[in-house]
Amino acid sequence: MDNETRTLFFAFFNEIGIIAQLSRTALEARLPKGLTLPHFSVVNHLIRVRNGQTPLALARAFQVPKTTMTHTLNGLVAHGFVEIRPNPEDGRSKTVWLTEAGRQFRDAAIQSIDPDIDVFREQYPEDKVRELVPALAEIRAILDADRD
Amino acid sequence: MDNETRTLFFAFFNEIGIIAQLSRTALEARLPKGLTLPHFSVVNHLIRVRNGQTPLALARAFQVPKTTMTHTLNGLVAHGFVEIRPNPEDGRSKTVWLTEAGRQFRDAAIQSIDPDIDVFREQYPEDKVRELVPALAEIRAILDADRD
DNA sequence: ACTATATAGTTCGAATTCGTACTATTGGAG
DNA sequence: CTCCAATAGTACGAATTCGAACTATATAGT
Repeated sequence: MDNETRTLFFAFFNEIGIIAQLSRTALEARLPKGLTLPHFSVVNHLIRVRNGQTPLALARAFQVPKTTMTHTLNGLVAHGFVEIRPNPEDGRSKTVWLTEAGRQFRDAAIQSIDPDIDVFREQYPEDKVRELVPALAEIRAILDADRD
Repeated sequence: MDNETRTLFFAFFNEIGIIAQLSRTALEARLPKGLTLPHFSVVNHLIRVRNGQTPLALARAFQVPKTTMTHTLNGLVAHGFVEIRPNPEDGRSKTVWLTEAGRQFRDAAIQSIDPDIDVFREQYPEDKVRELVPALAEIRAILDADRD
């Protein structure tokens, strides 16, 4: 492979990795102590996508092993942000439901993150972000499909 | 804040996070067992940027706590990929030097990753990646500068 | 209906990450 | 020169991540 090409792709994924790390750290700095990005992400997902999903569906949505999702859900249950109920359609399975405290946690988190987004928006135009998203989504879809 | 704006930025950083996770997993699948992205990144950095850096300089380059870098370097030393020597300019400090085995590890890793890049390149044009890198680099620089 | 296989979730142990506290060394103020 | 604050690195412990093995339930083949 052309070395310039290799360098290009390394640079691309390297920038992606650094942005992911910086944005994750910035978000977690706003969350109550002991709560992490996965905690927020799951609660946010239950609101945005669908409440009452199974743990396995959540694990797939976030592309983490199901053992990791078990651990994350345990933390959310300990904080009273979700309830785990049996799955009436499958005795092996469970369902995950937001509590009122979970909704409040999510709303408060978003409120506390908004200022950071504003700061970023002042330095980088929203429209350029809007242009980037479809390309990133396409790349994400390709990598996701190649995963097998 | 406008909810559409908030959703846009969440989507952007969400795509970034997923791509980072997928690409990291894909790379680590090619590395010898027990070696991770940080191991490869440090060795690669010593070759691309400069050999003989201090652990603290490496920790800053990758934006991880110095304890994390200590752990990563211990792993590299255990594999014989780097040597740690005293820093002649500062008795508190050390320097990190690649070994021949470290160079071979890096070369082999790049060789083994090339096919994955090729597969991706067949599905997503290299030129579009080339266009994305400057925007991502700018965003990374902004987030990095805001970190204080 | 019976058996074999597949699936959902948990338990356990190992590796990574990182904050706190500590040691050793440096460098500047008096 | 003597202190003392700052810095480089490590030790330790807690939390996260994840693979392997396990239990319980569901489903397909006969």
